[in-house]
Amino acid sequence: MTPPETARADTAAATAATASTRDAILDAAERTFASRGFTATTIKHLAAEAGVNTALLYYYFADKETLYREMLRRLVTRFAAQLSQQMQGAASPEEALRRFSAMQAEVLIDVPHLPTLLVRELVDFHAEHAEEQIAHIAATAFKTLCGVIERGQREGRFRTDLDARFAAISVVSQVAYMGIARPAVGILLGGGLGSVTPEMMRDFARHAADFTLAALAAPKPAPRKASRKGRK
Amino acid sequence: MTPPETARADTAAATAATASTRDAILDAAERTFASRGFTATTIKHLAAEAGVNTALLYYYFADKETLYREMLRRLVTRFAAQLSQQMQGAASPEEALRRFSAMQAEVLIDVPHLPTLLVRELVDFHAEHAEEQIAHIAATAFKTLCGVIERGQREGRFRTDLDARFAAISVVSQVAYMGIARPAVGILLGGGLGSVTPEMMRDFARHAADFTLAALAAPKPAPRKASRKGRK
DNA sequence: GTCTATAGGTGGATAGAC
DNA sequence: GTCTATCCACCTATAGAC
Repeated sequence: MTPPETARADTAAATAATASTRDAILDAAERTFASRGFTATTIKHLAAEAGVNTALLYYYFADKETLYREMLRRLVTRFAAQLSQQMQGAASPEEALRRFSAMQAEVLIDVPHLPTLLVRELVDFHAEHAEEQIAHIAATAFKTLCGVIERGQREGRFRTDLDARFAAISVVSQVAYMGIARPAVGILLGGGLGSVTPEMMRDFARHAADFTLAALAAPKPAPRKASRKGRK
Repeated sequence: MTPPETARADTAAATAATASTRDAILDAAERTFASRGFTATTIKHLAAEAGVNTALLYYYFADKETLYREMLRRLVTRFAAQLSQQMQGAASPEEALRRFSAMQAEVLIDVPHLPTLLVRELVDFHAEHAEEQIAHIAATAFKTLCGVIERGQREGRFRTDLDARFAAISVVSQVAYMGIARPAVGILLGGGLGSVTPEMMRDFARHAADFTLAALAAPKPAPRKASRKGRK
């Protein structure tokens, strides 16, 4: 018999005052759905991880899927907020892009289950549960990112023969891919499954920024010799 | 008891016509595991999709996980073979990289469940079931890709201040991310969940090649004094 | 090789005591 | 608000007929 041990709520991240049972359940759900996936996660797993009784989950949430949705909604909302703010204070488009990649890496390190949950939502539900929040991100952070690139293009610092929105996806993709395919990348780099350290994530994020800025940099005026590739 | 176990009979002949029952089951497993995931896929789903009886699966495979592993093994082996060959005939490093991105897109279009299965393996099993095959890809296709970049660097066509292996990951990541995050990218680009068409995938792959080549291109010699552009 | 039937186990969800 | 006890559907895997 397991003794009461009321809501010990030793949530790993104990963000703030996650005193409430409801939050403890959502925190547990984040970790458990991330590591096991929606179907493989049972109500009993969630209850055990949250330190509460299984029946209690049904007091706070209608059913398993509702609980999942609320967890995801909370997560993506938090993420979107964090994304938007960081690019603001940058002096130049270059600086803004560097900040963006660096921040991507920090988020991946701080909330390692974030990419897992988002990827699971993509494959399990085709992002249907997150459509609204992704649309919000598109309207804020992604739009800002595109704006940064377009500004660089208008100011003559970035080349104009790349589509700004596709370029923005190229920017996002690099560190995001590293976060998703981390075990595979570890093998590709010769270190094995678990070899990608946080420090390596940061290194790669710096590389990604270098790569991006090299790609976007306006070609030197070039001494009129003309380039064979059609420009402009 | 363990049946025949003629595991290698399908290497070359798995093209189209599902000759044997065993192959039909593996084909069904590819589709079903991709769309539902490992846990949510039941033996009955697999049997129904393959058009056979549930008990028959246990005649050909020891259990559900063995079936899954064999399906994944077959898939990744096929994929690795396809990857390796395509870069060979390229005249220049630039051409090789263009071919690589284009081929990534074609694979994603031809085998749409491939990224899904690989991503599921990543999140569900941390790529443990695919370690061997990924190591093989690392030793062949990825090594070739790195070699192409290094060759361009040695020949003075590519800049040398980018790490070749990180650059190779930047190359891979762009189209791969598009394949994984397809619904989300659709939303980001303003079209909605299902808006990314095969044609758009090809467009993006061309963009990714442009982006990559712009990033890698050696900066113009520049009148020696050069601007030591401010890098923190 | 392929099927029917079923054993044995687990999961989501509810009723109701406290 | 939190727990005990439980129902029923469904799932994996096996036994054994044909």
